[in-house]
Amino acid sequence: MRYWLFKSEPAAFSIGDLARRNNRTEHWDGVRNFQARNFMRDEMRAGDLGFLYHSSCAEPAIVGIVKIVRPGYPDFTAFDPLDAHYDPKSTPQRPLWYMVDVRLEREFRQPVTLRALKTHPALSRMRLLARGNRLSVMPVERREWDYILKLARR
DNA sequence: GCCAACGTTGGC
DNA sequence: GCCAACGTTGGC
Repeated sequence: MRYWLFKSEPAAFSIGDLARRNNRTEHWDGVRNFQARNFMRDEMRAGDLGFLYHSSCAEPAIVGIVKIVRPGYPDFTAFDPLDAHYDPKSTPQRPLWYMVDVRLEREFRQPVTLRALKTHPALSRMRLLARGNRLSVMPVERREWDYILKLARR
């Protein structure tokens, strides 16, 4: 089992939105970055867990956990000319972009803020904290995952 | 294949 | 709103 981190801008889609869907499955669509795509298409497995991270907001933070319930498959929003993430280079015959399905597993009572993450030497090598990192989907090391869970429980 | 211009991300 | 750090695009 592997661990991941999914970024979303809460103004567009937040953990509250996810919670209101009543434990229904959600498509993690709209990812248009090759490295992030490769993680979803090639490496995620059903049952893997991911942190949900709120970015571009007042207090960027890890706010909860999602479970991957369906591994990578073609992101059909890329086929729709009316969709904001439409990409004519991707077709059903030759899909370029992929998504996974996730389900909300847990919402932290106390989000683990970016500010807090930065204060822990144990997390100093976290990919999320790497200089210039802008990936919207990335792996999390097991050691980091466990450590952050402890922070969330405090 | 190089690289300048441009667009995007995301913290601050 | 600013700007650093990328990724992408396209002319050559």
